[in-house]
Amino acid sequence: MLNNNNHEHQFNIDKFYKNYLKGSKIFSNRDALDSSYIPEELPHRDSQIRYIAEKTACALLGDTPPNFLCYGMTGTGKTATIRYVSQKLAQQNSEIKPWWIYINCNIISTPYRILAHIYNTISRRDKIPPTGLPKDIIFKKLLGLLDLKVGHSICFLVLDEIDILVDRKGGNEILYDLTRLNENLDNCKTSLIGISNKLKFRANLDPRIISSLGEEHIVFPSYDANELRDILIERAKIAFQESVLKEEVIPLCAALAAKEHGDARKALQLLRKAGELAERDQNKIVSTKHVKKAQEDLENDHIMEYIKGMPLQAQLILTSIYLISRFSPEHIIISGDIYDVHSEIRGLIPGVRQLTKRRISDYINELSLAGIISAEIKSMGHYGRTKIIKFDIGLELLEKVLSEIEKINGIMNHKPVFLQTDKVKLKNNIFKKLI
DNA sequence: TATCCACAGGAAATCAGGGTGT
DNA sequence: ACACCCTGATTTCCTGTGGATA
Repeated sequence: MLNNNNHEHQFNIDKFYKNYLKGSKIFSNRDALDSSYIPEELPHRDSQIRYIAEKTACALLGDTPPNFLCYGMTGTGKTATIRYVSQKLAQQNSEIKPWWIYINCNIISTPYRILAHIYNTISRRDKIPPTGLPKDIIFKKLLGLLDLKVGHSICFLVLDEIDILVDRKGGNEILYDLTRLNENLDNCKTSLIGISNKLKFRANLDPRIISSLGEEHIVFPSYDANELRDILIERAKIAFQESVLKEEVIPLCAALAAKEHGDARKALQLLRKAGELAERDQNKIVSTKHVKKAQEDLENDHIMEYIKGMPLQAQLILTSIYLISRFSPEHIIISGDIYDVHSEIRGLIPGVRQLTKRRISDYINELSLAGIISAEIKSMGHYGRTKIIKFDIGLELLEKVLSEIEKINGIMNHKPVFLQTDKVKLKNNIFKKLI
């Protein structure tokens, strides 16, 4: 992110490009810090690599590998390990070259799209359109294609973030269909590999699926600080120029990420961001100062990105909450008021429709789940039950993001009429005593 | 102690918008 | 043109509920 400091001299674009073309003094290959990068070695994942290799090896001989699940928190190397093993498997000198189809259920999130994605990755020519066809037709087409194209080989279907799929409607059905693919195939065989962040997601799983998918599983434990350090050292060798990292930089990144359940992705992001900050400041060395700054920035970046990516209605709910916290007599934020303020301000923006209380309740939950606000249900006796809402992020940050959203910028200072009614003032006074 | 408010939140239905093949 | 498909957002309908008040 660029800083928009007005006091700075004018941006010298020629100089910028000149410098840019000289190449980075910090990085040599910053992609190595990307979480999608697959390194030569995966430190501290031996037993997992071995497990997966053992499960999948029979594909080389044309046998059907068992379905299995991988559990572990974010950034424990689940995806990387699978990619790593699949890469190695492909390099083996075997008649049979298995297919690997990778599906992130968070992005390819509906039954239709999963089937279509599988079909389209295999088929070079006729693609299935992004929408329009009945599912069972696609399913039949897919069966035909698998037998034809994959032939007597094996097709691995890797379902990343499978827990999200299960929670959605239709998720169980599509999983069940996928587990039953083999029964309808003559030549080729398929194998499912599920990846989940939640250990107990099997609770929502259809029992029929558990029997074929959930019996075998492997857990990816979180990394501790030492392990993270090893990972970072390996990557840093590739990513950075010689001796640009101060000695304490990597241990600090590792320690910070270890605090967050040992998230390797986070550790890599920290290191990368620290490098970028050093680069931007024209420093030749990355120091702990940059790491600390990186941590702040990273957090804020995530929140900003998240809020900017929310649907407009969700942004308006957030704005409503902001306006209440700013203008309500006692600064008490409750769900009922959010509804009324939202009704008021949505009228200020063309094309935004009125929402029900039910819907707004859902949005409040989403914001709370995202860690932007926290909401506590409280009973006020005769004044009913409501949620008391507080912000979990800094107000400055919030103001900054909201004002950067074009449609919302204009209403940032709108003092809601609703909040000035006697009814609200009275209620606020009573609530103040109750809390 | 019964009452009753102002919501919470589950389930199912509906709507609109993107498509299809015939 | 027509009948039908899938999806995501939202509405409708609904039952549940903690605790201050009468």
